[in-house]
Amino acid sequence: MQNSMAKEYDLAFFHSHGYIRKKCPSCGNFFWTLNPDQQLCGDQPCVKFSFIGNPSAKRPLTLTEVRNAFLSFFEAHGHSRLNYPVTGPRCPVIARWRSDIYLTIASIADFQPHVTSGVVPPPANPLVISQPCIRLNDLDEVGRSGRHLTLFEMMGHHAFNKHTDEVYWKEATVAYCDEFFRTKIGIPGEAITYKEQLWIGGGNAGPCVEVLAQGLEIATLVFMNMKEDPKGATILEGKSYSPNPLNIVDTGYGLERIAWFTTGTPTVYETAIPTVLDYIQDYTTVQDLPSIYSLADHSKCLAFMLGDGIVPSNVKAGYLARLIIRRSLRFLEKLRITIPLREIVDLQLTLLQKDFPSLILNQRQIDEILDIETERFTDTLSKGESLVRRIVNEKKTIDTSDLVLLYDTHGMPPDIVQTIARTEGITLEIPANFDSMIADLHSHEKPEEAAEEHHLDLPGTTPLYYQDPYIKEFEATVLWAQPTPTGAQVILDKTAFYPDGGGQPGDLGTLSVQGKGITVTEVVKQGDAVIHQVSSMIPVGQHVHGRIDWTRRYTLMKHHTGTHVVNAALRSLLGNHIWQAGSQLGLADARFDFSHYKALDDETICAVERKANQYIEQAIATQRFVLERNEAERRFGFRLYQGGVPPGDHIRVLNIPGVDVEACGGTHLGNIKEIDHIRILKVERIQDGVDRLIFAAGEVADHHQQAEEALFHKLEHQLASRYTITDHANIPQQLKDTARIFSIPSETLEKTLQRFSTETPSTTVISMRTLPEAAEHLFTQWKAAQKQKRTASSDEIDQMKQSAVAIPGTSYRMSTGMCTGDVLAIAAVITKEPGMILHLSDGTKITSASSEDVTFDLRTVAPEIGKLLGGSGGGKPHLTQAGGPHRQRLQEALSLAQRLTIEKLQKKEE
RNA sequence: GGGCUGAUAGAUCAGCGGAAGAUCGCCGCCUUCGCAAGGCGGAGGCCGCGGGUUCAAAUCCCGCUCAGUCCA
Repeated sequence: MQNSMAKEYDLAFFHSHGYIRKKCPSCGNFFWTLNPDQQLCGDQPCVKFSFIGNPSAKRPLTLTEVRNAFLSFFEAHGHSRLNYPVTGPRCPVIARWRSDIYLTIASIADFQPHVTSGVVPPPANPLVISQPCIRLNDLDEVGRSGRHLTLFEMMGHHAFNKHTDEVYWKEATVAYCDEFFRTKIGIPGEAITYKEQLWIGGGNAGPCVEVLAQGLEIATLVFMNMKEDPKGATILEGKSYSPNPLNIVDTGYGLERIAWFTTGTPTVYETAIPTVLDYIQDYTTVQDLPSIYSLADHSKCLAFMLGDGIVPSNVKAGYLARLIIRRSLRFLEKLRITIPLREIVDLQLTLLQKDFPSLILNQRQIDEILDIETERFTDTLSKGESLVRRIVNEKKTIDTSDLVLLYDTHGMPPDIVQTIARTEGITLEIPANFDSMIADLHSHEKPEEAAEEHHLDLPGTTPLYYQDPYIKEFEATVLWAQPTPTGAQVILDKTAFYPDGGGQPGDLGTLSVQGKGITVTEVVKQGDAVIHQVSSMIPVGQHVHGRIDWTRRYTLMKHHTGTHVVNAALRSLLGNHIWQAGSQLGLADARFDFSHYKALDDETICAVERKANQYIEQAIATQRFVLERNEAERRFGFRLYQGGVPPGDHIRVLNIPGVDVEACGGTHLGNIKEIDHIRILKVERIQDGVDRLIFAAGEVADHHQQAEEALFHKLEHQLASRYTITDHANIPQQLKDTARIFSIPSETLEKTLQRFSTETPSTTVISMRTLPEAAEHLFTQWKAAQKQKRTASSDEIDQMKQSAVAIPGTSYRMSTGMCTGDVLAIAAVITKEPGMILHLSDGTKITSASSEDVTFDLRTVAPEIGKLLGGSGGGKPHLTQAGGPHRQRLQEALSLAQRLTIEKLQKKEE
């Protein structure tokens, strides 16, 4: 293996520049150096850092200086810088263009998977970039190791070679690197070591050269030329690899590390985040450098995460943002810093403004998010604290399963639990393998297996719905057909039927064969084939005349284009963090899910509706076109990828100039004025960090309005015997408020109002301004009536007392009968007197009760009473209930109760 | 996307098949020159919503809604 790889690193550059190849006696790796006396490879742990306090660079450089030096050096050598809308020369730290990772973890990640796999050409070739990256895998090392950062910039010059050396390959890469470090950073050539390594990661592999200076790895030059392939001939670490279609120069120069190398500060943090370190030091008296370093690091990470639009949540990238926020809050507490986290992140935003101007544009939202998250965490901790105290009070100990429950279910970090327990005088051990215990708890959860696509070799269909979204009828020929239990599946050479996809349901309609209509019940896409599910078989080669259900399709188009308009309205009013999280179009309404950090209030909802309708009034013509991916990203940015990431080199774009632009495969209106108008029907929070907005467009919206008015009048009529409602304005709001009073969804208003109405005795008709006011009044009346029912009338109590008869041979008195009031209340009053036994019925069951001094156990009679009624009975010695379906026998049961009580009592006396 | 919790008085929570409770807060009285503390008394509950099981459900079961939390 080593031998076969050795030639990979045998570069002419090394020989012509006097480098010699050596083997490190410590780790066994080969390396190249100019220094004949060098023994070790120059990497940790074989050597220690020797640049701290003694850097060999010509002078200390700031991050900005290093970045500019790098970018301009490679630009001067024919590399293009990139430029995207909003973020400029970099990609966002949230990987919007990828579905396999949440965060941008390397500069090459910007070009995966489409460019690296060869499907899409690179945006420029060769190119140079300094990409802010976030890595959370070594979170525990951050602040402690002195060199780990959660957010760092990976600078890279990349070349994508279809054939070796098409652009450039190893020789030029190492030569560029060498020249850059010597001339721009000022590192003497003798101080630089090139170590031979094999690089494996993310399904790719290739030879690699690590660039080391004074013990620090300052760059990694990867020559990615293999990809994982079960049939591949090269075996690396137990996996097979075959040649990659592209030979990719993937270099990674650690910006912060290089700057650190030039300054020689004790840790990378003094170089990467000096101002924030000083700021934090000013606010704390606690000497805890790891916490100070971590907080400074995390605040920068948050500036990027939130500045690039991540919304904290319990899922996906949002969860990672919350993780960093919560860690930061804990460091604040540890350092006893009382200023809010917001202020430290704000400082970062200001410091980053010059190099990353897009971040601070979202400051208002970032501040609000941080305040909300801080409050939320405080709540979680105080809830958790009382939980811990309760466990301690009950069990006098906290075991490992409690710790797991507290953390996994209630979010209480074990060390906080430990601290609280200590104040209660309890010491506890946190198991060393706590994290893996949590991991085990979740390990058996398997993600849903992706439905395997059985690739039948189906003929492709030419879609007619893109050229002309308004096409309603067409002529076509059947290319493929297959019978199914309910009819058949057919594929045509071309079709106007839109297949189900992207949240837009497929079209319905008919395919006519010689004047005979065959119903199309479902349309789906598989590969390039559009499959029509039809009601009966059509032979291959048959000519058909297709006609789509235009009313249905037009409604869906209004809802689809409307979705884009609503998205734009939300973003313009709430901020750039608004991002589509899903959508589903229907005929009655459309759902739009989007990221946001709090629930929308009524005022905001109205404003969004107004804004959307203002757009529609502007009657903007839409532009539909297909663009090369790079071109689309360059012109419109990553904002395009709202509904997920489309595959392929070319993407379909819907542009509503000045309003919204998205990659979208649906069918859209030619002008947004056709939406007519939009009505927001409902807003709900579907999960933490994601809100759902349900709206309707055009006539459909009118139908909703009519339905609401009808419901309102129905309710009004329902209440007509008690209330006259005078104000008929703003019916939707009135319905919403009324539903809120009873804390029910508005669909059940009719039923609920009916119930409260019948349960409340009617009085005279009262004039009320609005429906909610009437409902409020009804609710109050109902509560009063309920209370009335629960209190016993003194008449009935007296009557029961009067009718009590002494039981011969005992000191007890017994009373039996039917009551109209609440039997339990009556019994409670009477049994306050000594020696009372009661059998009462409210018309549904029999309740028996006795005074405290009565030694007779009522449970000896209850079951038999119940049996008579076809049921059973039981309870406590002094209170039992018995009942059953035979209500007509209640009187009989009362007599039985009376007789049994006397019998058993007398038997007992004997 | 998956797992685990929770929803009871204004707040924090207990009760977990047999008359809805505690603590704090609120109101009134006693005490005081006044306030606080203390004592006494009182108001305040669709026990989240909808079904089911049972003689009987806040309590058990199934949906739903809302909230919290962990993991990828």
